[in-house]
Amino acid sequence: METIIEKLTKIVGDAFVKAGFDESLGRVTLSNRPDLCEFQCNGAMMGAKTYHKSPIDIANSVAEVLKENKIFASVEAVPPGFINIIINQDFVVDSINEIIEHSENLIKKVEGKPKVVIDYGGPNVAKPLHVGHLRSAIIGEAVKRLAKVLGYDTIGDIHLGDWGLQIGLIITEFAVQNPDSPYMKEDYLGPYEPLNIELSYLNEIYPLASKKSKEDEEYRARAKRATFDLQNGRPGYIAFWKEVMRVSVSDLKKNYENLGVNFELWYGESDSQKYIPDMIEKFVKDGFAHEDQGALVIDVAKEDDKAPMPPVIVKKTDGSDIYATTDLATILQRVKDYDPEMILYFVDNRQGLHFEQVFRAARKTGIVSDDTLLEFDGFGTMNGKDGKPYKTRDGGVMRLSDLIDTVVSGALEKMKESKTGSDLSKDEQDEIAKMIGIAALKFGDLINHRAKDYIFDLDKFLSFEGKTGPYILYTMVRLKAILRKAKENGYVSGKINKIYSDVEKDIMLKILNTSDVFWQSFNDRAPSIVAENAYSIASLANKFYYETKILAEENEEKRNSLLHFCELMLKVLQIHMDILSIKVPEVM
RNA sequence: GUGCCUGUAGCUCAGCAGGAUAGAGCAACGGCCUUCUAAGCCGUUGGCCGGACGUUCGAAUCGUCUCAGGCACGCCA
Repeated sequence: METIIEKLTKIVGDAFVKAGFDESLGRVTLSNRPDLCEFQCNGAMMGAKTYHKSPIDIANSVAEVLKENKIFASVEAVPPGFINIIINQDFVVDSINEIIEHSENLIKKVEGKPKVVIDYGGPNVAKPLHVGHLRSAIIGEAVKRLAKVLGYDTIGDIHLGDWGLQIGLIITEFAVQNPDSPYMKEDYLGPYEPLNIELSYLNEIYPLASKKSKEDEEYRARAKRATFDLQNGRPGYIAFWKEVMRVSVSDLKKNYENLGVNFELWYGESDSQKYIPDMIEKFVKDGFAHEDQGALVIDVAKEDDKAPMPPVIVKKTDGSDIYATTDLATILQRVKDYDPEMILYFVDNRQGLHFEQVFRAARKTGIVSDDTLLEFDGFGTMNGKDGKPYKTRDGGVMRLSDLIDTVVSGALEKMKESKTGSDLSKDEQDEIAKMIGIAALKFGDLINHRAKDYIFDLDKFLSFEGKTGPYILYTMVRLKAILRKAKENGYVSGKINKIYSDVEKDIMLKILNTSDVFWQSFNDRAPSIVAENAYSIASLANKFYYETKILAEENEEKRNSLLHFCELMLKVLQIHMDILSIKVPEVM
């Protein structure tokens, strides 16, 4: 199966060959001047130097060859050497119908279902999700779904922060507050009575412990010691940690589910623990790791490094593991379990150096072969209007659940204003408001390019107009309404038999270009490209909706063709929304 | 200090495997609801693409320098 761009590139490439030039010059792109043509090829200008001919001469000779092919309605060489192409409408309609009949041909798939592990989310247990967690979760989820659509076997791993100093801090504070708890007794080996801790309690003691450790040297040493003991299997701590995990994970699951984010694996740093001792031993035995200032490190600097590259610490001076250790062991585990073609990390940009170090260490020590791509896909920070990392008015970080509540109640208000869904039950209205609010939130985030910082503007998320999630939902809801009424009237959608308007043609060309857009989006690991494409299709669909009478169309053949076209647009938009993991209501 | 990222319309951002007249959304102004949902559609206003030099037939896009902002730089994750 070939996309339309590929088909045209091949035809134009052949024409270049026939005219006596290199095939590679025949690259065709969508036109950047839709007023002049649909597709363009700039190869003549690129070839001018190698062939010592003027670009327009080359373009002319290629255009002459192309004119013989009847799939083109017009081929024109224009100065300085553009080849402007308009294709035959029948060819567009045929291509569209082929996609309808063989929907698997809409998107070009990768061969062989290669495995991709996607590491995203990365929340710490015992800490509530805040707005900063939004990006990793929904960008990672979108790239994962995109990869799946493109034919990859995808595995999403949340990679919980559940094994570091933060747990030691919680243990320490708990011990301070509950000195007599059997969980905290060193010589007590169990059994343990269930500990009914509340999430709110955990959310309370963590910041407290964190604060204390910064102010109190001794407290910090105690927390480090607790971390070490946990990592070395002290029974009471392990039992306590399991309780913390149970409470924390069930809350995280609920939160992520709300956002439409689903992980295949709920592994954490702790799950790599079983690989760590052997891994470290091997590092030492093979001479990769050595002691430095009391810590065990691996040198990863290279001669051609522009910047100083510090070594990776795999054992701290106190003997406990650090995130580099668990990250390395996690790579080991993933290679062992899945042997993936690539492992992608959707993590805050600020961790770039850390991952560069870890990747180098993984390669150097042979944990991962050159066949597996390790890639750090950093995302930008969510800033407030002042350009600084987003904070609430009182200086704290806004909780994700609060943000969701705000956006959803905004959507509900908007629904009341526009009197939509007033005939529905309260529950149904709430359900729709939730979809709209979350769509606004997710789309508003996803439309921003992954790697860039962006300004978090609550008002923008609440506007629901223009380039927003609700705009796209609204477009789809209107299309659904037409199709629903058509069904009520007993109309059936027929074959798309011709193009009735310019908008239709523009939309069809866009639909035929979907595969290329998706691939570009995946190759850049940038869901914003999918979001942008969804918007531009929706925008055209709204124009079409405004200009075209469908249900009132008296010519049955035309009406049925238009109906089928509505189904197609809806379907293509739905694919986009599925990738972005945004739910679409029936009415709004 | 060194390295990385970012400077495009009043605001928020696309465009950056070089291409023809730099695009959206918001805001402002003006039109369009007896006809499939006006969360919509159409139009107007708005730009020395941070600056300089260079490569090129051609630069927002590539290179060098420079200014401004952000981030990172061994025992937190």
